Amino acid sequence: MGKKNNVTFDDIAKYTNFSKTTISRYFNNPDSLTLENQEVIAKALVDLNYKENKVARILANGQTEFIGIIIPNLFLHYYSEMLDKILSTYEQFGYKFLVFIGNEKEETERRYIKELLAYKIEGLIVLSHTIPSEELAALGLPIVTIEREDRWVCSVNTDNYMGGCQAAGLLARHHCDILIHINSSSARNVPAYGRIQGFLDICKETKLPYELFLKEMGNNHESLKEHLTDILCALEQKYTDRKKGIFFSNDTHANIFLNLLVRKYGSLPEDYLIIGFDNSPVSREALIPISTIGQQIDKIAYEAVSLLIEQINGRKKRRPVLLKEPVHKVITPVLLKRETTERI
Amino acid sequence: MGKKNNVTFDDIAKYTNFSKTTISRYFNNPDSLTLENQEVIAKALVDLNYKENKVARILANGQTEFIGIIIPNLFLHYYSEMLDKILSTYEQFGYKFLVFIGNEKEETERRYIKELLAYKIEGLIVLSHTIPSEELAALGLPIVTIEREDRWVCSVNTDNYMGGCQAAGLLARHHCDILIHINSSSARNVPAYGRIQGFLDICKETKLPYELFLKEMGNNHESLKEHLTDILCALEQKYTDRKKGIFFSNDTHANIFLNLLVRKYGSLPEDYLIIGFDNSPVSREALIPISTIGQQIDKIAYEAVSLLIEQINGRKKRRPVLLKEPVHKVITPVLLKRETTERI
DNA sequence: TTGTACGCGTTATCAC
DNA sequence: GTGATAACGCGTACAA
Repeated sequence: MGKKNNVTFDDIAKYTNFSKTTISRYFNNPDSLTLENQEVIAKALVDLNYKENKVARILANGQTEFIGIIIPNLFLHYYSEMLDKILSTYEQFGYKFLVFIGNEKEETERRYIKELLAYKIEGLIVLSHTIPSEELAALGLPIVTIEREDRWVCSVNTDNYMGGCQAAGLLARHHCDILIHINSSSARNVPAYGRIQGFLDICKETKLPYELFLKEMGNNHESLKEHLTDILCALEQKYTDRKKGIFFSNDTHANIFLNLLVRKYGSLPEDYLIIGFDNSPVSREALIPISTIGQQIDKIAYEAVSLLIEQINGRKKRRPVLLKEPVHKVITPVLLKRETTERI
Repeated sequence: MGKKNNVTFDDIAKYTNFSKTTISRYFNNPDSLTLENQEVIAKALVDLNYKENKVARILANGQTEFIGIIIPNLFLHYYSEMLDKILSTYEQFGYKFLVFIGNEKEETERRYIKELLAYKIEGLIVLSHTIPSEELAALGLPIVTIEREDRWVCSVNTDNYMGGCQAAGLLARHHCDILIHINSSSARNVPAYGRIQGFLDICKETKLPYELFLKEMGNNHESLKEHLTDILCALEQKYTDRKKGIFFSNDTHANIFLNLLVRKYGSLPEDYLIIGFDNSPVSREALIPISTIGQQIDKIAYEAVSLLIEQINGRKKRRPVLLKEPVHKVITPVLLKRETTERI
């Protein structure tokens, strides 16, 4: 769009002796032209080397086909795989994505949202945790969140409760003497909290003793290793010779813990069973492949975009359809049994 | 942009008894107004709850501030971290990013580029390998590639040659008897080929015997494991009791190989030294932390965006500045010594 | 089936 | 320092 070196509908119109309107119709409603004339225009497009300009179209009809995304980071595999799957829905839906890395900074994310609104996004997908859903809802545009507090907006989440049940259930079926869950002290209103509840309910149902380790362990490898070393020490003392089934809130933690054990004992001791969460690459690539609860990230991504587009389409009708109540979709997790629970 | 529920410059103009032009100036050249009037307008913006519309601005001045990105996937950590760092440059440059996952499908990627052009991106960053740089150059817009064939376009790459030297050099300094490099059979015109050359040159310089394993090993864990098992067998037979220094083309391969060794011997045998490439999380989280050559992804991303914006700005001048020759920037890799080469 | 005329919300060019 | 007016390129009633 530098100067005026662009071929426009006007140019094509003059070239073909049609009007601008007819050219426009060629793109948006070709059937309303005769086949003959369609070919004439098609040829003109080639002759003049026309390149479409969606910016002008947006200004005229208000449809950007933009969806905004606020994601905390792409460092964690969970997020990058989710973004991968979300972006890939372009093939089915045609919506383009404007992506911002939030880094969990509230004010920064507000700025990003403002920028997204300036570009007239038609909907917003939020994966970061900072901005309350009430504030998001007040933006007055279609919104879907993924795995975060979602009281006032539509969302797609893994069935974390079921995940917790699956993990604890597997450990229980293997006749562990004590079930342990290691997690961060997550707030009760985020979906991930369900993992803890599922774990607890199974423990109570099976009447097995259990212990929770809930604390913030930081995000870097060093800090994680330290905290997990402490926990290992505690477990060794407290539950000597008892069969310990440990459910970690993610595979990275499970892997670090596994490595601590292997470095101490040369292998995974018989009295330890380990299961992680996420089915991230590390769970497969670990020295001993780690059992895990897999989130169906492709499904989550697809459902999130679908749900968003439903809302977008609802508003486009003559009599706009607004949801009275936010819709919350839930995706079933998948139990993956690997060596850390199924010894050979 | 649904109907006409948007406050526009016209509304503000009427409200403040200024003209549209003055309102526009308030945003683009505030100093040309009296402080007093600036405040009047500022207040009006709040009163009317004005929200800016960058789509209209784009149509008027042609500056989208969009940069397109074609990236093969976000499954490999290298790509997701790179995308993270690229997107994060928004804070410094203000450019927004439209991201497409190419999946290395040539025709698909051409479609994506067409779509990006329709949205009037000002520049394009390409990480995928399918479309020849000659074709990219012919698009006639600023382009920067990262770690791919870049004969006809600007690029930013890691100094792969130096990386190969560093890796082989480290193994040589540890008095390995035989240096081995395991890589895919990459084309000679991609930057990664430099790793092989660097490795070879050091081998020749130090007059150490060496062997190259260059073959396609696939991308899934199973297939990789199979191929690496074969290679391990071959090495065990051929170089029994000799100190083997092995340089892998990435950390994932190094980690799988390491795990094969540990599962066979219970630990990493004395006669094996291992070094990977990329400094990806797995290199730190491996059972035995893996020495590796780290790419400075943040620098690469920053330089790529900078280089792109330089080109963009060059074209905006009255007398547009076009590069006669593509600029190729090179970023130094960093040698990270860990346990797989530095035994305790 | 095709054309006319105007609107979308901002910026650019002059003029004052 | 401020204003009137014409772009920017496309969509869409409404008319023919």
